[in-house]
Amino acid sequence: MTVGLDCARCPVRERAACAALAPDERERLAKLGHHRRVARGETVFAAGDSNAVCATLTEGALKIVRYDRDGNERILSLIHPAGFVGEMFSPVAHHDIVALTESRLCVFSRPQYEAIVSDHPELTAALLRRAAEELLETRELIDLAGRKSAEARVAGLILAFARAASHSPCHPADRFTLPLSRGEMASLLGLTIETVSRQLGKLEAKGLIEREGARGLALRDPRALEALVD
Amino acid sequence: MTVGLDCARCPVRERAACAALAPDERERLAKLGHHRRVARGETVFAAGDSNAVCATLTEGALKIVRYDRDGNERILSLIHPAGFVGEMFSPVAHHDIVALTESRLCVFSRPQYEAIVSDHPELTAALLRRAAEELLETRELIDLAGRKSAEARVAGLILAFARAASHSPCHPADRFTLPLSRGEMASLLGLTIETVSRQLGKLEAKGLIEREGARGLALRDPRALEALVD
DNA sequence: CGGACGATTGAACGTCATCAATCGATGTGG
DNA sequence: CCACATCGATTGATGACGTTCAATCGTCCG
Repeated sequence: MTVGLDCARCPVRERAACAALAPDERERLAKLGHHRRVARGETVFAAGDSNAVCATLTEGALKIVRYDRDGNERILSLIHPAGFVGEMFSPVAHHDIVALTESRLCVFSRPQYEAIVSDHPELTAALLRRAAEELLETRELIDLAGRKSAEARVAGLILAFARAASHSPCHPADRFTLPLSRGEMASLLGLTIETVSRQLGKLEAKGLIEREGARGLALRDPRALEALVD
Repeated sequence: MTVGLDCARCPVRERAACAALAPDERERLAKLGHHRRVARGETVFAAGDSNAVCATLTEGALKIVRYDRDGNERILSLIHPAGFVGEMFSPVAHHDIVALTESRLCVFSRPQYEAIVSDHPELTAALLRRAAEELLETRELIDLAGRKSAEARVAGLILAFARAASHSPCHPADRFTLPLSRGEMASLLGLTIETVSRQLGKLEAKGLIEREGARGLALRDPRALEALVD
């Protein structure tokens, strides 16, 4: 399902890379792209594809994944709204990109996008900025997944989600829904589903969190959680 | 120890980001920077620094690290020659950058470097390309450190080093010296020193590798190693 | 209501971390 | 030149922690 672009109503029009463009130039870009809606679980781009497209995520969330030979998926990164996906310097895509929830993207053909980029240094700079942020986040993930105890990993992931859910930059949300299934959390942290489930149970028993169904979560003692992360 | 720059003798003059500049513009940039030599183990930039500099690595190797409250270091990334370090979009540095071996860098003040960047879109594009490569490498690391068995992680790391040591792109070197200590390998893989040591011993007992002193390594059966990685 | 899927819980096992001793290489001082 | 200190690497013994296998529960949809 694809339709034309309407930047005026775009929820990330101020934060995405294209915000760097002047309005008339953004119009020119918009004419080249189209909107695409993807369902939860749908593969947006696949590894091995000729990699002729790139996109900005406007709503929802994506995961960048790799599958080992047994078919187990390993999550390499999460993409949030305003994030940019597509390997601009690689002839074929290295990884699969899958929708975590129902999502919307602005999709562009790569050659056309590159043409605009090379005409507009401010867009290049915006993409560089996005890449730098992405790099920092990915290193955070390495740090998180490298903690020794399962408890520290799960606590850290909960806090990361709480911060992402809160729109105020510093204070974490005290009540939110987990964007990931247990299996996805396990894949992100290098644990098993069972261990994640057990650690959540333990944190709840300690009174640090409260589970509300499978996806809902409330923070009861954020400071104690932080202390667990190290 | 710092001296002026001499791009004509720079070993990475064709691959580093500054290669994107025209010769006369590169001269202008060179006048603003200086060369710095750092010893093994020396901290090049420290987390919390006001982050007023950035640099291109010309020789040697660096690690980007974070320390937990017990003082244990966690390696977040490795930097190879032609790599660029410095967070251009952050007022203070997030991570420490430490020399793995004796290294040489071209150091620039960030405001001056940014001025050149904003004048030269081709330099911005080169930095974007570097960031994209860095991102791919970091995701490789996540994948590697996320494997379930210690054996798969160590085997994967050995192969990664063998590929990096070989200048021919596809075939791994069959004999090289490890750029990391046991402790650094452990930190990279989320294991302990002892486990890394034991896994190396086991791989040697299986006839897949041969150790030559603490740092030397010869691949006896690369294909069997690949099979272990999954 | 029944089926499917994700989440939870339990029990047993195995792997890796931990603690500790030894080895080996390197470098310094007597 | 050798004794000794130092640091990294190796090896061993032990136990904790997370995985694995399996059963059950709960929720969502047909």
